[in-house]
Order: sequence, then C-alpha cells, then structure tokens
Amino acid sequence: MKMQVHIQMNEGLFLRNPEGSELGKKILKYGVLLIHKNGFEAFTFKKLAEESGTTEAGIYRYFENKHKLLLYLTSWYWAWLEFQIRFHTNNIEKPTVKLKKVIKLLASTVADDEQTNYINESLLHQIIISEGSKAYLTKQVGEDNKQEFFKPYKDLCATIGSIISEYRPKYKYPKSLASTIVEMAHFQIFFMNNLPSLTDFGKSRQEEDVISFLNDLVFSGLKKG
Amino acid sequence: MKMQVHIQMNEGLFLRNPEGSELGKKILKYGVLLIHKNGFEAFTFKKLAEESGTTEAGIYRYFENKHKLLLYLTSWYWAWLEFQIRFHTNNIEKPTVKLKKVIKLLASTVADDEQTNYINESLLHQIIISEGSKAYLTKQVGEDNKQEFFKPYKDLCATIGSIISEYRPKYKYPKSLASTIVEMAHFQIFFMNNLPSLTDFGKSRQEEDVISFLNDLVFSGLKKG
DNA sequence: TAAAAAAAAATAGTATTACTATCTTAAATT
DNA sequence: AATTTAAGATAGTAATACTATTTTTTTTTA
Repeated sequence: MKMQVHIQMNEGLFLRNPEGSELGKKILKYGVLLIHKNGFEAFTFKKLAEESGTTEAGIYRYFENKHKLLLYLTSWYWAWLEFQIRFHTNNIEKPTVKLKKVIKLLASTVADDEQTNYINESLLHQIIISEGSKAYLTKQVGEDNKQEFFKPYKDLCATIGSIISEYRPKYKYPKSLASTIVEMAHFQIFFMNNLPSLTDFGKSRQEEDVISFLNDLVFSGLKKG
Repeated sequence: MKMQVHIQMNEGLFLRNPEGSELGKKILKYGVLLIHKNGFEAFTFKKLAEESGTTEAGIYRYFENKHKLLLYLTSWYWAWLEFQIRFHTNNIEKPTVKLKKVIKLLASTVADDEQTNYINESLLHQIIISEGSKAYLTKQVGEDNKQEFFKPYKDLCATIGSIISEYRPKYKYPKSLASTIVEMAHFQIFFMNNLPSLTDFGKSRQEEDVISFLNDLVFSGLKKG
C-alpha cells in the first residue's frame, strides 16, 4: 500500500498552485535541481523555464519571484520534516528518546522517500542546509512573517521546544534551545563540509559526529537543576 | 591620547585598497549605511556610487563585486571583534570569566568606538546579524576559503575554542561549541527581533536574555564530567 | 620645465535579470 | 454554439552587473 501524505501549503506563497498541474510539478522538481546545482543567487527563472519546458512568463504565473519559490520549498521541507518527526516519535514515551530521535532526523541525510516524485527530499535537505536561512534573513522578514510564511518552521521549533520542556520542565530556554538545535544541525554540517576548522569533525566528516555534538549539547546542558 | 588600531586586510578582497583614499573610505562608510538600510539583496553599486559621489565604475575600481565588499566588511568586523575580545580579556586568569566576557561582547550592541570614523561599528554589527551568514552560504565558499577570506572569522572561533578547552580540557567539541556560540549570539538576536516565537525573549527583547541563554548553554553544558 | 608614462576618473555601452503587458490559443461553462 | 475563463506564448522594458573606451589628472623623468 502506498500512502500519500499531502502537505497543505500557505496559499500566499504561490500565484497558482504548482501541485495542480504537470507544469507546476516540473517547476518544483527543476527548481530543487537547479537551486541545488547553481545555488540560490545564480538561480534564475529563465534557467528554470528552459528546464521545465516553458518560458519565463510561464514560471511567473506560478510564483511571484524566486524568493517566494524559496519560501515555498523551505516551508514544504519544514512541514515534511515535522511530519517525519511526529511519525517517528509516535508512541515513544520518554522525552529523552524522543529528543535523540529528533536530533537524528534533523542532522541525517534524507533518503528520498518516493512519496512525492516531483520533490527530491534529499536534495531539498541540502538546499535547506546552504540556502535555508536566506528565506528569513531579508528585509521583508516582518511582512513574510505576518503572512505566516514561516509557520511550518515555527511549528517545528515549537514541537521540539515542547519535548524539551517535557524533558525538563524548569528549563528556562526551551524555545531558544530548540531553534539552536535546528540551526546547528544544519550549520555544523555546512561547516563540516566547507569550513571544517569551525568544527571538531574535520577529519571524519560524519553526520554522526554532528549528532553526538548536539546530543552532548542538549543532554549535558539540561542535566542539572 | 587617541590610539589607532589598524586592521590588516586580506589583499584579495579588494582591487584597490579602500583605506588608501578619500573615495575608498566613503565607499566603506556608505556601503555600511546602505546595506544596513536596504539589506544586501537590494543593495547595488549604482546606489553606492550616488551616495559616495562617484559612478558605478568608480566603485568597481575598488571592489570586484558586492560579494567582495560584503566579505571585506565581515572580515573587518571579525578582526575588529577579535581585537576587542583580546583587549577585554587581557589579564583575566579564569577561563570562566573570560568566556562570559566573550559571550557578552558577542551579543551586546556595539558602541561606535570612534576609532575609525569611516566605519560605523554599531551598524556593522547589525549587518553581521542579518547578512553575515551570506558571506559564506554561497557556492564559492570553497574558493573564498582557499583565498583565506574567512580567516578572521575562523581565528575568532579558534580563540574562543581555546578558552573553552582551557576551561574544560576534556570536552570533545570546543570548536563546534565556539562556532555555535558565535552564530547563536547573532541568530538569537535576529529571531528575538523578527521571529520572536523562536526564542524565549519575546516579551522583554533584551540582549541580556540572549547572553543568559548562551551562558546557561555553555556552563551547564560543560559542568559535568 | 616639457614630454612621456602611469594612474584615476568619467563616459558609454552590453548582456543578463527580473519582471509586465499584450496577444493567442485552449478549455470550460452556460 | 456562444461566451467566458483560463493557460500559455510572444514581445517588450527597466534595472542590474559588469566591461571597454576615452578623457583627465597626476606623477615621473629627460
């Protein structure tokens, strides 16, 4: 049995729902491929149009600009990851075990899960690592936030924050620790691969080391009191 | 007595040394002002030229492109901050006290120190918070790193990493913790001001809270073992 | 000091990007 | 079958990111 989990996207992110047509799905697919290949700065709608077999105007009917497409893809990823987390931590009692599972899911290479053939989750994970912060590090962050474009990201952090509070109710900074874990799961991987001297994983270059670091950070940091 | 601390910049960052002419200094000054005002994406050499009283080509004689200018400014900031840290932790014996001082310097609003009248350190600090990561979150990070453009940042993290090791020699992740502190000193401030639900400082919006969080993270995290 | 060389600055231009407006064709509705 | 409606292609524009060329200024040196 093949079950399809559908992610409900914020309608403000697109002009026309890309999931509703073949061209739309191609735009998502090649959007991921091209941003991954060229980086977000060098990514243009013209290149995307060529790959998707349409014209620039064809893309503009779906997305207002490339920033909206990035917001769409990052939102999609965070919502997808939150589902993964809920699924994999379901029926787990102990917050310790849950937290460890979350950290593992955050920092592990994603296996393309075949559920959505127009989005390659593995490439998208790598995009999140190197381009994800650019979704909010802008002058329009306030407006974008008003339109709830960061809701999936905030929801994910809230979920993780709750597990932290469950684990240690008196801890004063569950939300900040949650966002720290999420950001560092990505930044430490980026540093490990690109600026290794900023990490302690330069030789091995293993995700497991990043996971160990984050576990240590969380569980030593919360052990007392 | 007014002493001038000169920061030696990597020559690969510029085509012509901006500190060597009046126009060059204006470019740095208005570069900071405009990036702060409009954000890095909306910042163009044309606007910078108008403010600086020259033409686009005038700017191109100093910097190859705006990415190089961002690298210049971030490098300058990290080198400046490292000096501040060395100065303020000088003669402090205890690594605990040193670390706390470092965290405070990282997360505190910078007072424009008047030493360099062409660079507003306070605005530059804010630029680092919202644009700093864009200096390395690029496809060219490897090449830029080969040319040592991130040396000041890596040096700063190494300095902090050493203090951590001094404090707790057996700790396995001094470098990763150092880069985590540096990044989070900025990200938590950004989140506090723009996406407050990702932090526990939403109501107060005080840098002191970020400092407390980081102290807690470091000192509870390292207390045991 | 005048001519030559070098450096700095201004002018003009191009390719690409980001986006708009319009026109054509196809699909859906009445 | 006529009429909306929507989808898609074509053509165009303003701005951006550069480059190339020419002019002016400064410096060097004969």
